[in-house]
Amino acid sequence: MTRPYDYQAIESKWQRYWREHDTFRTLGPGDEGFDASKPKFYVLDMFPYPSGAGLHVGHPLGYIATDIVARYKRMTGHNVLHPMGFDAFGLPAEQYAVEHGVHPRITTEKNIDNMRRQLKGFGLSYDWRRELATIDPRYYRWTQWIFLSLYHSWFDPEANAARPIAELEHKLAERSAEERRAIVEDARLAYLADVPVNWCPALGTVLANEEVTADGRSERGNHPVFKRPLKQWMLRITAYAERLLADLELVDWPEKVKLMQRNWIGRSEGAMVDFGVDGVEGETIRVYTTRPDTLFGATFMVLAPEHPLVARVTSDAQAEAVGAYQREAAARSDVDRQAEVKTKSGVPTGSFAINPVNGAKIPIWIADYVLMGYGTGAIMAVPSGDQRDFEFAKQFGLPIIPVVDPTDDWLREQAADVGLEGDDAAIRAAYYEAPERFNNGFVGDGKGINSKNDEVSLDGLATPEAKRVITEWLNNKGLGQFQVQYKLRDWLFSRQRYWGEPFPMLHATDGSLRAVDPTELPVTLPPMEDFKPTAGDPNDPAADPAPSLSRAPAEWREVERDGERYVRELNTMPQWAGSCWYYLRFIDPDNDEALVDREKERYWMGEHGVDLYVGGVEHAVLHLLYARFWHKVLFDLGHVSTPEPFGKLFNQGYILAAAFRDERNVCVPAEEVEERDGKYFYQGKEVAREYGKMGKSLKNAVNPDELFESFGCDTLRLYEMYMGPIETSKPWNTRDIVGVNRFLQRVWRNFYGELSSDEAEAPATPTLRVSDEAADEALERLLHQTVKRVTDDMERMRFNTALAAMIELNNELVKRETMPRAVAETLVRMLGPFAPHVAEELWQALGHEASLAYEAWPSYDESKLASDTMEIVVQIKGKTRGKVTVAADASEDAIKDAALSDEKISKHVEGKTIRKVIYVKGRLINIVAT
RNA sequence: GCCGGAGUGGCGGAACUGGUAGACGCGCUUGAUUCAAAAUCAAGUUCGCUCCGCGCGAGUAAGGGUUCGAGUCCCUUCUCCGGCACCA
Repeated sequence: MTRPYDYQAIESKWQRYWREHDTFRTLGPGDEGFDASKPKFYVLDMFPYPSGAGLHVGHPLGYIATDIVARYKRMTGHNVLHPMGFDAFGLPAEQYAVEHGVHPRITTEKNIDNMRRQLKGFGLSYDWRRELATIDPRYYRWTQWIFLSLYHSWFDPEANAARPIAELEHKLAERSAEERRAIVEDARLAYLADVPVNWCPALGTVLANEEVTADGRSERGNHPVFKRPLKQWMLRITAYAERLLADLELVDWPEKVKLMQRNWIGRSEGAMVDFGVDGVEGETIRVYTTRPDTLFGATFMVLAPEHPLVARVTSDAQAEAVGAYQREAAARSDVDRQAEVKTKSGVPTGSFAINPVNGAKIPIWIADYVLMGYGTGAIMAVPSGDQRDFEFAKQFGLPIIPVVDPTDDWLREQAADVGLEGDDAAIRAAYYEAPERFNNGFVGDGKGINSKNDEVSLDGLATPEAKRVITEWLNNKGLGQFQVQYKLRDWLFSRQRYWGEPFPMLHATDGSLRAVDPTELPVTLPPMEDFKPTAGDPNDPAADPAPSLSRAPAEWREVERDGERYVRELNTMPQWAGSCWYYLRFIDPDNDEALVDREKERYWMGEHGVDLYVGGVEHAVLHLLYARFWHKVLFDLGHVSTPEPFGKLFNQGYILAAAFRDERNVCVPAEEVEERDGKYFYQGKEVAREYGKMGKSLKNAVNPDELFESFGCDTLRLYEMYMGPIETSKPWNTRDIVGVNRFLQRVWRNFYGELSSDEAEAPATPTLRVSDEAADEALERLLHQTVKRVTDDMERMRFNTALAAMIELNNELVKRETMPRAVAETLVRMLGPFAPHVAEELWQALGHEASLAYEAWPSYDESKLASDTMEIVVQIKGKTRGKVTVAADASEDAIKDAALSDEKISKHVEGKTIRKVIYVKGRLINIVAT
């Protein structure tokens, strides 16, 4: 009797079974029946943002991979924590709600429902009881609680760690109340500051840099965006720069991501140097440089236009020009400034600085190529040693003094570039005499020249040595000191939007701040009919921002505490806030006493935190850096037990798909494009094909629902894993799905036999083609080899090759009348993590009552991998000329003899002398004969 | 510009530490089954030459090197993808 592979019935049956039996409920410390003796494994997906469009086949790639890992780890005796939730605050949800005229809570919850339904369709083994959403007040209560912890902490440089602010207050007990307050407010990890932000009056909100287009307009709506200082909440992530950098050593992450974080943190070593100002007694301008060895070549100084000393040092004659330049610079966005890197602009202030190493009077300029936000906002300009300074000097005719001797190669290259001829000596002389004739400054390392005063000489010293010598000299003279600098800036943490976590902060009428008491959390979002940001005059950069919450009901905005009247903070937190700590909440999602129970946290975070964290590289810097920062603060304050949250990170690749553009370069729906003779047509017109990340913008998304319909979810899971390694991006090709579907069909037929057309109508009690006989030696060997291959691939997360191995085993079984039971059971166990529905069905058919989910992963026997003969490849001088079959224990000499007595081999060796024989054990023998 | 990563059949991709290049799948070709088709099964499928003996030669972006032996290691060049971009 036969039985067809009815994937739809099987899949809904087992999804119901898992739900009804709570198969994937995860027990932890404190739960009844929890087995603490088993090792833990915490495998986590980056939780999704529930968009209105739903899932396409590109989204679940990582989820399928982690599901396979989770299921595999359960079968290898681990307690597995594998949860899922939703990151649901933020601009897209708010914007979607505005467009549809519905409250974001309603649209967001609808989107979550839809996405949960789609995710469940993939048969993912999440413990859905732990589901969380960042918009849930029971969740964001603790997001606010962490914010309060940040606010109530300071970074103690001596301990290199966060400490409760009370400790600092205690330390400062002897200072005056006023002083103490100033120091404390300046030290908090969360603080208010006036910072330049992207202010979009039309949208009534500040925007993140990613939300501003290249021409300085808002991505949504194309409105003007202005740089404007606004009072904003900031988080002092810079205090953690060194630890965020150093602790990258502790984690098993892709090098690429570590590198991106290192670059973002941007550590550099150099020196702070104080320059005097000519004619102004006691005034100094401090600069940061990574090349103190080039100090003798500093021929001018540049201040950022916003530098506080600009007004002080500007001469009357230059006041007008300087003021105009400052206004111009202020009006330009960062993007504008960057777009004009090619040409330098700037104006002299009319005053001069004194170079501390040689007393030279050098002009002070202001120019926007110097950024206020980095270093001290002022630089010493060494045109001979810095490309930007070189270009600026050439443009404004400022002197260039070589202070590092360039190499001959560099000089020749530069000379050729400007058409200068002559021998090396002549070129060098020309460079010394007039470096401005060249196109570039020499920015490399070399021996110092023109660099000495009465006390110190760098001439002849190699760059690293010269840096050391001059820094020491500056230090001794009190003119400067060694300094480490970071590119990382503090984190701008407030938005003028509605759909985010409210800050648990109150403003008193005198301007002072009061934190909401933790027992009063959460501060819930007020219900509001009109939650839209207030639009101002789009072209008026001075329009005041009015956060949505400024229109909240007065009873929400205004509060009284201890007889004092306060107004709530009206900004909300950015979207990143909720995702900074959700991995902790999954451990203990229902806890109303703490963000996470300590014992549970210690068990599930273990030594290395989350054991496997899978998501896209697009979060390489922001989310992962922010989350690490919060985690370190929580670690310092004793709330978590590991220094790093994510022990192992894995980036899945993108699924690409063909996209098509018409002659206007507009994308057309890919599914309506027809192919004819290798050309592509949309509505009769030829369109051009390209490949890109699957999604809305390229109109090339493939909806999984139809594929469930025609192949089933097990097939879809298999296909996504079989396409290639999960970490690489690869093109989707619906045509190829039949391959893995055929595989599942063949597995099925190996159990239930061939389906002939007339029998299809009459599926009585099916019989299995499973025998109780032992496998023959060859099959036994193949089985053990397959288990080894698949097991190794599971550990490496190479699911494509794991499947290939199973396909090979199954193809061998196709040739046989019946399957030995041991082989059938092993195959089903291995298939379980990949195609769980069909595997459960077959497992049941084999007579098992319990779910396959917690069955043991098959093991292999090392001694059964090899046969008693082996095939040795014979090479002559590295070229394969044949192979010989010998006993598995044959000696090298025996193999050599066997090879040489082979007819084909002896023909090649005839008349030659054997110089050397290389034997690679069990693989090949290479005979070198000439 | 700087810093990463990658280039293997018609296509997706195998080849863990240098050891038979192209596993597995798609597609394609031929055959079996069928009235026919689908499905299934079997055989074949890197390219060239071929006295058709899978015999010879070439071949992993291009060129060079190390080695008995290189897709894998080293140097040069090209192409593509990603990140950063006046960070002093």
